[in-house]
Amino acid sequence: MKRKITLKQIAKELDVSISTVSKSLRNSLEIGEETRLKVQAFAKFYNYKPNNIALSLKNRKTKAIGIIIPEIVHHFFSTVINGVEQVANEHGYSVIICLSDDSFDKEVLNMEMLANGSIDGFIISLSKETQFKADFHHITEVINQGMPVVMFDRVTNDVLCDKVIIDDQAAAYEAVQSLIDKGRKKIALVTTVDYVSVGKLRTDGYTKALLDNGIPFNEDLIIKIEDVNTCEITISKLLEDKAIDAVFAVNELFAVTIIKTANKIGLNVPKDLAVIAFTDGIISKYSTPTITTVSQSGVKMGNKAAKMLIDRLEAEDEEDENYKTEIIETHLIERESTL
Amino acid sequence: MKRKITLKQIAKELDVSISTVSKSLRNSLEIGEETRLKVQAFAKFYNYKPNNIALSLKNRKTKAIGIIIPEIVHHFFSTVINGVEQVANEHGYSVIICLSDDSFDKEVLNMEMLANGSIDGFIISLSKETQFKADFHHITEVINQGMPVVMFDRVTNDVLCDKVIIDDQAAAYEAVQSLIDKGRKKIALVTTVDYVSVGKLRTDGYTKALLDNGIPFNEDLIIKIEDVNTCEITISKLLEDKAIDAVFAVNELFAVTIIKTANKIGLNVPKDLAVIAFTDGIISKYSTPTITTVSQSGVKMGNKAAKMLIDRLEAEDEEDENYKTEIIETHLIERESTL
DNA sequence: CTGAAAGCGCTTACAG
DNA sequence: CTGAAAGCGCTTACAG
Repeated sequence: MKRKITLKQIAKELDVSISTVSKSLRNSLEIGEETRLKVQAFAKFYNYKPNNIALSLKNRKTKAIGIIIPEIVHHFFSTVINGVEQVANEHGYSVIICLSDDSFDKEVLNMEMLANGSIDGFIISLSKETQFKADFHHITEVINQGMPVVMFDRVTNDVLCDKVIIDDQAAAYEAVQSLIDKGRKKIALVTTVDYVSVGKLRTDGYTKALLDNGIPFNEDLIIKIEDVNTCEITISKLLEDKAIDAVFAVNELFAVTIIKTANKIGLNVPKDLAVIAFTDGIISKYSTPTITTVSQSGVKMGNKAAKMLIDRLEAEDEEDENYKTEIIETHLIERESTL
Repeated sequence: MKRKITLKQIAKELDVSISTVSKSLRNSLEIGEETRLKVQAFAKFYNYKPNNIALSLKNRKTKAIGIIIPEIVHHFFSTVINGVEQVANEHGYSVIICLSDDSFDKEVLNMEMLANGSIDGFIISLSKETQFKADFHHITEVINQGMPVVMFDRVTNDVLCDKVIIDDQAAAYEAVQSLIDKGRKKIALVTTVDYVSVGKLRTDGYTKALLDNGIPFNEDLIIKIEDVNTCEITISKLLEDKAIDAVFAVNELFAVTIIKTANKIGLNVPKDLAVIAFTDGIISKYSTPTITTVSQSGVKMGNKAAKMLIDRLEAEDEEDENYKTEIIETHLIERESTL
């Protein structure tokens, strides 16, 4: 086993100074051609690669970006990571991923760890608990230390920084409008608990679409689900008692559960009940029937977030407080559940 | 904006030496109590946190482990990451995730990048292309430099290192046996192209189960799929021409595609056709009918892999070449597709 | 053209 | 009890 070779060893081996080796390898014209080539050949032979850690310390930047997400076993977040990776790699950045598991404490811990020099900037989507507590001191602190942060999807107005989101309200509006256009009259909403930022916005879009079309808003048609695994009764009650003809679900897990429940009580989707879901993922594509969804491109979000972060990292004047919020386009993917 | 504070600044501020500050913060009894407490109070007030990069350089270890996977938008790999994260965090390690996108070049690039000092050890699942080329020099090189590597799931016998796998062959055998036990006679296999290591092993298990039960092995009942999106014709041909009554699919994407195709040509699953799949994921749970699967716990694999890596990293005698291969238990999750 | 020195932020063996 | 020095692996302004 041969440990990785260092400049020092090369210098010793070749009987020159460390500076000379360093400069030679960076192809500095300061060094005579003969020496330069000799050093380069030697380094190549021994497969010399500069130590990232030493470079980071020296340059005071790591060329790494940290991304903190609530949950990796979520198609949407995985695609965002893919998007971040793409542009990060293009720009020579590596990506460090940490998971908050939707826990405030883990989110804080991970941020603190990464903030201590490991990365140059953050991309983050807030954990549920953080949104619930509305405590963002760990984020503002990092920003105050001069480390740029880009938030995506689950963001908050309480922190000033770059953000990338979709227009949740407009997208929800469009989805509900499409149901109305298909002649559906009694449209239920199945959503998350209130403190999840995107849930609230989607509810607003739903409400607005109804009102704009002169459909009475009915509180009873809105169901807030805490845990997908224990919601079947609630859902079957909604389906049986309210005589609805369409459901707008804020995610595909809710949607598929609704479809399965509907089937059980003898309702046909889409004939008796149209179902539309937010967030296009793997389930919608492979469910039977396949589910019409609002597609929010995680890849595009990731691309954009990474781009914004890197732009800021590489900006000349560091102190530009001109924060932007980018909106990613969504579109409706029509499938069998709303035929 | 106040940049992160350093030992140097604290020393200057308090008019003591850097050594004194460092020792005080590490609570060394070498330092007088008064000074120690003063320094600690000051550091706490300014929220001092040591710089990870500097520590890494000094200690020549990073307390970070790198994980390289082919694809993150795969439920299985996501769960492995979760498993790795869990035990890594418990032991104070952070996790750096890189994606190979099933490309050899990206895998090599990512390994080289991480190997240059960014991490203490690797957890890796080989990319398809790497398995196809059977070129593992980048891995052996890293190992030769003294950096421990743990391979999981998609492994190779050509590299000596710790590994964690499931017994693909035995699990496949069990799955096929369960079909036979249910009275199925003509069982097809839908698998991947040959160079994917797990695909081959699962095929072996399939074959063995047939032979052990006196069922003739028929080459024509094995289909190798390169791309899920263009395989419908191949599958419907298999279903129509071969009069099979069961299919063993090596992953759930294949399984759900088979079910959908079967439905189209008027076959009922499970009545006319039983379907069983390898790799329990989100699709199997939400498909209609739900799919019976061989569950390979990604979380357990990740736990185990991380444990093995960390054990090696923290072992006293560095040069223990006693590599182990751990086998993770699988079990059958019976669902509707084989009722 | 080459090299000694300082420094990135830390720790620790050694002197005083 | 405190601090100067050396060192982790690198780069670069400066001297010669």
